Amino acid sequence: MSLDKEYLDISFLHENGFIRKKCPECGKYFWTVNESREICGDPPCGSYTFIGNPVFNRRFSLSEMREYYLSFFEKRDHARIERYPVVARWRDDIYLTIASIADFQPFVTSGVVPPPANPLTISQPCIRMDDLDSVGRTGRHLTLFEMMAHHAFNNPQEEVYWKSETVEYCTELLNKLGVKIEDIVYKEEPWAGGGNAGPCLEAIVGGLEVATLVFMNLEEHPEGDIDIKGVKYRKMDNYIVDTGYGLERFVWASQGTPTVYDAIFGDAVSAILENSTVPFSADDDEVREIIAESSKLAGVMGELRGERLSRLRAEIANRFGITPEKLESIVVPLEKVYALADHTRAILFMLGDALIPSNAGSGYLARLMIRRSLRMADELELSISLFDLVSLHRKILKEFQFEVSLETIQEILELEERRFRETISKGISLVQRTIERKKKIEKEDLIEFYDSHGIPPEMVEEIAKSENIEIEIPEDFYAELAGRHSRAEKREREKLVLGSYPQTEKLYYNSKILEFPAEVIGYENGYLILDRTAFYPESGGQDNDTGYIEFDGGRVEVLDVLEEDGIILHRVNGPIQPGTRIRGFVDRERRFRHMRHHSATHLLIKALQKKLGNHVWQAGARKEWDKARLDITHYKRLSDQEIREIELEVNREIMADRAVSWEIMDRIKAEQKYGFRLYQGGVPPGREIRIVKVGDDIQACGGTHVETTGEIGVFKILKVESIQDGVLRFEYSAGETALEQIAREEGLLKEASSILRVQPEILPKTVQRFFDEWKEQKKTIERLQEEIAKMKAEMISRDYDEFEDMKIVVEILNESPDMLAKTGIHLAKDGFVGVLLSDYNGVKVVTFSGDERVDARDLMRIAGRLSKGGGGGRRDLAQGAGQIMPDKDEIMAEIFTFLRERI
RNA sequence: GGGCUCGUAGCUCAGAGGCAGAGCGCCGCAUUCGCAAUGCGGAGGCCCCGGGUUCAAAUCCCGGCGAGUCCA
Repeated sequence: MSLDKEYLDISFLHENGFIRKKCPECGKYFWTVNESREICGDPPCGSYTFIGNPVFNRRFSLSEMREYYLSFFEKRDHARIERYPVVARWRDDIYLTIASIADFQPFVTSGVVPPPANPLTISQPCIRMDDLDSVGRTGRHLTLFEMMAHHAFNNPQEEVYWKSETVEYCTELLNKLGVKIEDIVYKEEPWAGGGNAGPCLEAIVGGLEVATLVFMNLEEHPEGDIDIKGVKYRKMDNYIVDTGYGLERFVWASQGTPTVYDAIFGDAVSAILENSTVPFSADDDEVREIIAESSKLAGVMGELRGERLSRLRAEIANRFGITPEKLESIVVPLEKVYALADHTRAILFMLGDALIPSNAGSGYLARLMIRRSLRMADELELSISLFDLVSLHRKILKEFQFEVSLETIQEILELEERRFRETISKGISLVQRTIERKKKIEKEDLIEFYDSHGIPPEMVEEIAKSENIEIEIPEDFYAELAGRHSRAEKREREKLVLGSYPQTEKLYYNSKILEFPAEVIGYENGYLILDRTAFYPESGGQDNDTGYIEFDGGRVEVLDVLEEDGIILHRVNGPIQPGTRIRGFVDRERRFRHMRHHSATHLLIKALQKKLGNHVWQAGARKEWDKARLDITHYKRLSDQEIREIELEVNREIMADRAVSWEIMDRIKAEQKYGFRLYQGGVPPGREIRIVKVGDDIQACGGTHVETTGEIGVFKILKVESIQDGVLRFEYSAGETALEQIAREEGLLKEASSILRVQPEILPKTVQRFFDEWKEQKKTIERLQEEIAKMKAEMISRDYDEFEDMKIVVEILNESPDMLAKTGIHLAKDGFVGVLLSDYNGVKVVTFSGDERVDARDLMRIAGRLSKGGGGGRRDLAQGAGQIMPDKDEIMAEIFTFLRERI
């Protein structure tokens, strides 16, 4: 089955004179009212005609266009929705918001959660980093763009509108903007992404694809009957209008500038040009023409890399009658100017929406953008800072709201720049050292420089050139690199129980219920399932409850509790028949410790946000028996002083004995009221969510909590560490555990000071003194040993045997192997040859030779044979050990035999 | 989330099983009116921590801590 017939029932097209044609170039179908149109007009089957010749009836700025679009749909009964952050915290499958529909996946699209409004319209800033290379180069690629959209969520019970209305809206919008109906082409192009798929029409005007109208009605399924690009899909109950109108492209089309960049952030482009060493202006007529031509041609060519790029360059140079070198001298710097303007805009959104740069996770994407920008700024010899550009974008986009202040963004950027400079200068010296040592750079080196030290091959090439070393960057460099990063498959968790059971009634949110009656409804695999339970399952970082269950005079221990699809599983140490009435007893002490830790965690995150700023987000948490931990996003380490202040702030909230409350709220209402800050601990599924208020903190949370903050008792931070760049881990305890922890540390201090027999107060001073003395004495011992070794050597050297002119000694000393070696060295220096032995934790042997004709290792072989042992070393000194102590004279005899044979 | 690299003198780093090393910096002496430069001499090391292998580990293996980097 294919999607073909899905395009045939769009009544708007039929009623308005659109006819279906097959493009002879690409073989795809498209709809037009213009009977004489032959090809679809979508590049490469056509090229941009709007450059220098705008397709709309007036010029629009970004904010004018956005407002025009949103109010257009508002007037047509769509509710306007605020944008979502560009950091997709509500999803664990993607880091960044890549489309407007991403805001509503997976729960709205799957029907679990109703949409915030239906139908709705939104302009959603999106970041896509897959085409980084093309940004600045093609005239149309952007890392950050706004996807304007209108969405309608239909299901079997309720249809809002579907294909025909969607195409009608699009046509009407374009028409009102001055596009004649005969200039619109709707091209059929099946769409698939993120586990869903459906038919799709692309709206093409003047060769530019300005909108994508997706009719999402399929879901990925192994037994699906529809095949799109090799993946099987089947129909789903919900069907969703998922449109995407490129705001920037609309603005571009309205202005007809050479590139989209000139249209949307011309000020940033000028600012970069004015403050760099690029020797020409983008307003220069010849430059404008070249760029415009380049954009048009790039529009037809798709992705621009390697061979394709050189072909494009050659073609343009040819058209303007200039050399490719001359062309490159214009185009290459301008590409960087455009890319830098784009990147700094994306950085504003990333940092503004609280993405903290890091060496791992989503933060790496921010670091990547910042480093690319810094590199380009260097190449352009930019005299203003990245932050200057970011704040310029902030002015252009003044209608936006960001969580993180410009001051914080500036601090982060300055920190990142410092780190970057450090990496680069370390990298340069590493490359130089390698060249000095090896006199060449191999492919392996290039890969290691980049992969492990962050030095791009181009930079290595430059350094090598200045050292007069020629290197070549292999064609397959990035392929080789990719090969090193093998991908790990995500493994699906195995199901613990197979039967199907109703959702367990959860009694644990009322912390007074620690004893409860219930009925057994299943027992599988050591797991007990009840109709209701007060046992809290491991979830949200809170450890599970334990306790026991009584029935008919019998009793089983509850060892573990977990939740699977709303069913609570109790791992118990004995079976109980389904149908049995039981009574559950939750371990009170354990539960209360968890509750204190959990409520304290909420106070801590609030205190951190107050103290450090709004960029602080929870990045993970765990609440256990004797301690809890919280990971947060923050861009630098904290001082001891700051940590104490935060600890105090939490304790003040505890002493204020504030109320803790919770309510079940409609998720959309809760989001509107409190914003995404609710989801510190992740986004729970479901139409309704549980909102917990602890003091000033408000979060969506499924954990168990104390009733007033005073019950937490006391709060103590035990440790703060950095688990990766941009993420700090706090370890802390609350209530009696906090006291236990404090007592434990006190115990360590007492123990340590009692060993040294001093008061704990002077422990640091005393330890310092002991350490200094220990070092001093170590040195003294070494010096003395050296002297003793010298004396021993002198003593031994008085009594030697002679082989020809060679002085030979064999001696048994009662010394450590170290001393033997030191003595041996002295004897060798004085020209002696021989063997030293010692009975020191077994038989130790040292052989030495101060004579060129004898190798100490040969002597070791002799000694080894006689002592049933072995060893080795250098020509002048060898060390070893054996099991039996040989006779002195025997060794001497063997040495003589050896020498007679050899010399 | 996965991969890779690195922790040795105050700093930058070499050493890759067998005596703990270099350059810069520091201290002293010589030279100088003084500085710089130069020469000579010297101090400075829990070779990140904990286990293991070995006659022998800075070096090899395992675990931890810390730093860096690439990919998704």
